[in-house]
Amino acid sequence: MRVLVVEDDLPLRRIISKILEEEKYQVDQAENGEEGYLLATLNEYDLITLDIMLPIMDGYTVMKKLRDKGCQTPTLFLTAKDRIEDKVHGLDLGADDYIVKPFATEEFLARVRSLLRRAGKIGKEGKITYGPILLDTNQHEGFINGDALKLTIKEYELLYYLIQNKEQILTKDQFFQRVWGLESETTDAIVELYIHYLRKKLAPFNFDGVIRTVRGVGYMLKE
Amino acid sequence: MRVLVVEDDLPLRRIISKILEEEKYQVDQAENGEEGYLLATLNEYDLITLDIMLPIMDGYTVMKKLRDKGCQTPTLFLTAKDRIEDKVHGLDLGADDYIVKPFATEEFLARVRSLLRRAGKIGKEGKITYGPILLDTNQHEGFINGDALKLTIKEYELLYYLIQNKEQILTKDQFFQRVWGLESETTDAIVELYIHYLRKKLAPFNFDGVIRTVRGVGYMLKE
DNA sequence: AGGCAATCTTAGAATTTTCTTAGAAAAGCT
DNA sequence: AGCTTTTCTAAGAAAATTCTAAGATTGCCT
Repeated sequence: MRVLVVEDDLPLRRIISKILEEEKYQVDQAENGEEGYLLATLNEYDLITLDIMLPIMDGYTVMKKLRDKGCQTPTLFLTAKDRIEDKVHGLDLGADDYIVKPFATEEFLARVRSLLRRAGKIGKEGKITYGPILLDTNQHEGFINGDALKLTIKEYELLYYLIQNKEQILTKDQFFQRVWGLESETTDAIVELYIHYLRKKLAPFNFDGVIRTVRGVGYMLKE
Repeated sequence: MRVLVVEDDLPLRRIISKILEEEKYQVDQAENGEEGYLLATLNEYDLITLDIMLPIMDGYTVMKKLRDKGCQTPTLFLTAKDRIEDKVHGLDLGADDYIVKPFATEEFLARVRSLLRRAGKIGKEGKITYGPILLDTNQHEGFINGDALKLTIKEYELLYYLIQNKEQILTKDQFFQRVWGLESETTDAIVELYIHYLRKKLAPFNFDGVIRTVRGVGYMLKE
């Protein structure tokens, strides 16, 4: 699950990112409206948290420009206590929500989850499957017929991405960008290794074959 | 599917190429109008993305010269500002679509797909067929009655090109330029070999006959 | 029919891509 | 701090693809 955090205040941005990362969200950060807008157009996020007071371009403008472009990413606005009154009520509360700074961690996370659920990004039960493979998004764990696969975070995310795009080829680079992110020091050769790890954990159930190699292109989940 | 990206701004050119490559398009890049024009005349592309502001020769001129030569390749114009006169001018010259920078990845890809679809280069669901032969662009695989042909990339692209131009003769040189590209070290004799490989994979289904040799000219898909 | 050129076929060499292994580095936990 | 788990680096093995080369076959022309 990818989140973009647009916030100019460095300590707060770090805290928010940390909170989200601890919840296993993959976080990108922007420190002003323009950067936020750029990142949001270049990448596809599941959620954006957007400060309203921002240098260069304020949160409302970023939002408006994104919506004009057809971007429907659910957005959580952050606003200072003394400024709630103005435009907040004009928001489309179906796709958006707002939270007043300072806020409690749990409230923040609850709103994030709620937005994601409303947008259909996570199911109520938080489970996705492919054949007998089941991923529980709450536990961050995978199962086959009830047996836990004991996946690490990276393995889990790789498998998640595979299931999300079942029966479609994903390139190594796509995996890399999605699971490791652009700032990573590593090369996308790491993907091969993790595909290998995944197959190894699927092998005892005779399911290592579902991850197919498409030579010269990438990998896919099939049959 | 071959795309030519003509764009002088290096980061943007890289981003566009990357986006396209992730979608399994084969991308060539040109950094100015002259280079773009040259590449477009030397190779046969399925699509050109053409920046308007370019060094040496601007996008309009490139476009005009190509159309004058009879080149009908669908072209997507990129323009920095939403200036209506740009749009009108471009469309006058035969541009097929036009997108304003900066743009969202998905919008860009949607336009690319839509152009290719309009030009009949891809079917709606990413599948093209000839008789019982089916190519699935999502899987990069060919099928006959549901049986996979296990094509390599080169074989797939050759067959793809054949189906795209079914019942029309293509010269070895056309295959060579299209599948191997200009930078290739090989000679176009390699085409014979790959036609052979393809026939071999089609033979079990009694379909090796559909690839006909037209002596002294080339090959075609027929009956 | 014979000869010539184009095409087909085969085999294996060269290259590229992917897999596997092992261990080092980093991060997390108690 | 010390132990455990996870992540990453590196390099060689294995596998698949791509290409070279050469001889066989086919069709066309005189």
